[in-house]
Amino acid sequence: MQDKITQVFKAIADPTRREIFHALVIASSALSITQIASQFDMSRQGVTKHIKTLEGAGLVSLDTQGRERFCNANAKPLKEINKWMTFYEQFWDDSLENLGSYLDDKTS
Amino acid sequence: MQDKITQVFKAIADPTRREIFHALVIASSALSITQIASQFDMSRQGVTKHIKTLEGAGLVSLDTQGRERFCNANAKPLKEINKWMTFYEQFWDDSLENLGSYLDDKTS
DNA sequence: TAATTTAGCAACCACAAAGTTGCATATTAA
DNA sequence: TTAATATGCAACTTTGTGGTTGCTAAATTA
Repeated sequence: MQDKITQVFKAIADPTRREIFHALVIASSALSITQIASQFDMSRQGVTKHIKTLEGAGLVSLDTQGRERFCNANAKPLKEINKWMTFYEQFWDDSLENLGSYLDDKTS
Repeated sequence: MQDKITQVFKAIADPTRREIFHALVIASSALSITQIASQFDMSRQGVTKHIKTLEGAGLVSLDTQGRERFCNANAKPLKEINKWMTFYEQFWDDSLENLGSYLDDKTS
């Protein structure tokens, strides 16, 4: 479908998914779909859909045990976003820095 | 509508908007809507919509001069995303670190 | 074996989003 | 003043998204 970083961006762009992801990260052990759904005001299938999106982005891994599927958070894909942002860090303290460095280059 | 960080996340979650944003960041001066549109295989109105989304997220500021509207990139809102991610940095080198630190707490 | 629990799949709904075209309007240039 | 340029606004289409309900199937418990 779309490229990897876009999948990660879209996955965390939804507030509900950020909440689910956060719940999984701070959980002391893997949570089943039903366990997650019980923490949110949403149907189990709604949670399943979000989990699928998170899984597609690599932010959640599934582990089937019997009839249950346990979800684990995996923060690694966030590294890609961090990497994407490093380029823009140089600009975020001064919105005119791009022009500034451009002029610097011309005068040096 | 939605909270600020969600707006920023959604704004940069779209590949086309990331491209537009990047073009504005590296531009040596502000670009008009038409100038931006000429760089993309998209109608001017399509670009206008994206610019509005970026503006809503604070990633672009507009400066009207005569009949033209010049766009400037502003990377500052990305700081919020960076801040959001700092919490998860501790987990992204080992997906089991959450469990690990949990166990550490219990045994110390 | 029968009942319960966990979950997937499919269909559906409402709305948002990405993009288009057409038209009106204001500014600038000829 | 007429023509050209830059833009906004509105309407529309298509596709994606967040969420639901209903049903089926597999695994567990009684």
